[in-house]
Amino acid sequence: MDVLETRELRYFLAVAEELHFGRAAERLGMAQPPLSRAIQRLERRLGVSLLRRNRHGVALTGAGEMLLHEGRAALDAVTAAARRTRRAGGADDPAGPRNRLVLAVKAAASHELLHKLLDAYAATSDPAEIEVLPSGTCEQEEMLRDGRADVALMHKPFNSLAGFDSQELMTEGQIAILPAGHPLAARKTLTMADVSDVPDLPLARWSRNGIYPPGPGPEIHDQTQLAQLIALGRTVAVFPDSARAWLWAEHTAVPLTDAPPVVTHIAWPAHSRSLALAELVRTATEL
Amino acid sequence: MDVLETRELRYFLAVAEELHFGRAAERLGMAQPPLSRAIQRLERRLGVSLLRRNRHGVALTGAGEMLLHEGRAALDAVTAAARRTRRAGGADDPAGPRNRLVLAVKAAASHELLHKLLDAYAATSDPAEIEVLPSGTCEQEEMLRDGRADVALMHKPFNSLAGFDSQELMTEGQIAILPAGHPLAARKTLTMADVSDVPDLPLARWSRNGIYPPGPGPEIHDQTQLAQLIALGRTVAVFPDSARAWLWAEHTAVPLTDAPPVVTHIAWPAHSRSLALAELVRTATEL
DNA sequence: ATGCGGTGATACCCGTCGGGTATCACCGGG
DNA sequence: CCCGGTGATACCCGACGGGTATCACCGCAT
Repeated sequence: MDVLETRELRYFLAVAEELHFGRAAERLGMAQPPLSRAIQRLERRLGVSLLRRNRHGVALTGAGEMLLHEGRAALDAVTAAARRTRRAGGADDPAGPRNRLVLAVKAAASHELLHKLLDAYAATSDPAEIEVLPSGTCEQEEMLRDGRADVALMHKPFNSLAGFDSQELMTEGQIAILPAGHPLAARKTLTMADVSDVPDLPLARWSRNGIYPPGPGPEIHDQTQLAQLIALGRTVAVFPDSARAWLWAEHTAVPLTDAPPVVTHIAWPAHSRSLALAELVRTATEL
Repeated sequence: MDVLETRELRYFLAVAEELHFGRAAERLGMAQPPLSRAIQRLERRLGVSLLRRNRHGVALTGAGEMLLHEGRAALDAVTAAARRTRRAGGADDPAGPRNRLVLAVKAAASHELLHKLLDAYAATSDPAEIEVLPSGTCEQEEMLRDGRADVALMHKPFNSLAGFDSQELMTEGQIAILPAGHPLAARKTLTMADVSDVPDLPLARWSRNGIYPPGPGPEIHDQTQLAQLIALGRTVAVFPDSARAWLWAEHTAVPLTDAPPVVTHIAWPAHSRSLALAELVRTATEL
């Protein structure tokens, strides 16, 4: 029934993403003909056509679209299984399952919360070793899904918690971070409209998986770089309250009245069954 | 990095479940030696030992335990991808993605709700074809996970919603279903203690994936059979309110004051992106 | 002690299939 | 009309998945 090998999945995903057999084959480190045959065989075995071969490139059929989405999730699950198994390999002595947990956190947020969490957890009895894995913007979901991480601190509404179990940890408002000298910095509060409408201070744009949203503001991929640009009076940024921790003297933080509150969750794959993870979550909720 | 083929996963899961190479090989329809080699190769490739070979059978190592759990989920995801792709195959014309949704429902519950839902959905514009898939006790989760179903009606607290997106639809109390002539049937209300303590009416035990919980009551796998045994004065059962719909004349329903309320949800895999599904969910929440 | 049944591992063989190279068939554009 | 670029086909080879026969090991019963 499930005659679908992960190699075939990898091949199909490459083709479906490139929409080009040659480039896909190159990306896979193989020649184009075997790739074509593999896809054909896959289509024959599934009994559906996945690609519509036109002159000039390839298009996905409905079934292909489906396999693209479902296959990505499936392949993530497989690589997660392999990764987690490998990681569990060190603890071979059955006496003490010396667990290690990988915790993914967005680099630019939650210093305090993270600190408190790690300290509190380290103080529990028989804590596992926690490896903190800094992750880019909104990359935590992917890391949980493909097994690079076991648990993550995520921020609603920026992260989607779909498919994960999670516990709410903290809610905070958002602030605008402005150059200290700017007229708006004198205000007690601001609205989103206030900060998105300033011609001389276009909102910074964060990279999300290497792609930047459209807009006039500078492209940012690094918090220090952002801080600098703000200090230079070139841009303004919106951050959760806890960002006050890393403000410079040249920065001014002004609360935003109508920005959506940011809720920090601790999240993990729904099927996890690790004792160490449960203990970490328990610790986190009791902070 | 993810050198882990689904064939190997199937092989390992068979061995890990049987804890016996011979039986596992038989179950897989192959000979034992190639199975042994495949597992060895898998262990070498992952760089961890998965099984501890003792005289008399086999035991799982920590890594093996991990691969058993994660691998099950991964294999489910793969078969789900294959199944959903196959199912999406019929709708090849790009004009109208003639979607079909498979809805898993526990056979013995929610007649009314299901009816209303199907009627309301059929009345929407351009409804997809809905295939209703009766599922055994608590089998819906599995069916969503391995792609046999796209969406399910699930009942908290019997089903776990972990890993799915869901919407609450309805909450109901529970009732005890008793033989009409029994002394307890005259009471206005009952407690769980009342019905679990009656020596002449042991609580029925439902099969859950072919396994029955321990206890003195009769083993039930069919609602008609249960109804008959109650009518004969041999057992008592606890059901959600909506079960009143199928009571016999020889049955009496008595509300339970302290039974946990049953919440019916509509649930679907968190990564689903189907328009038809979204529309069905919208319809359901507006009932 | 010794042979027996039952475990998983090894040795060897074969057919299939995954992959490579060379080439074809098709089509749009200069 | 030919050229560049697409994916498909033809053919070949080596690797590997799978089968049979057998071994090595161990507990147990005689």
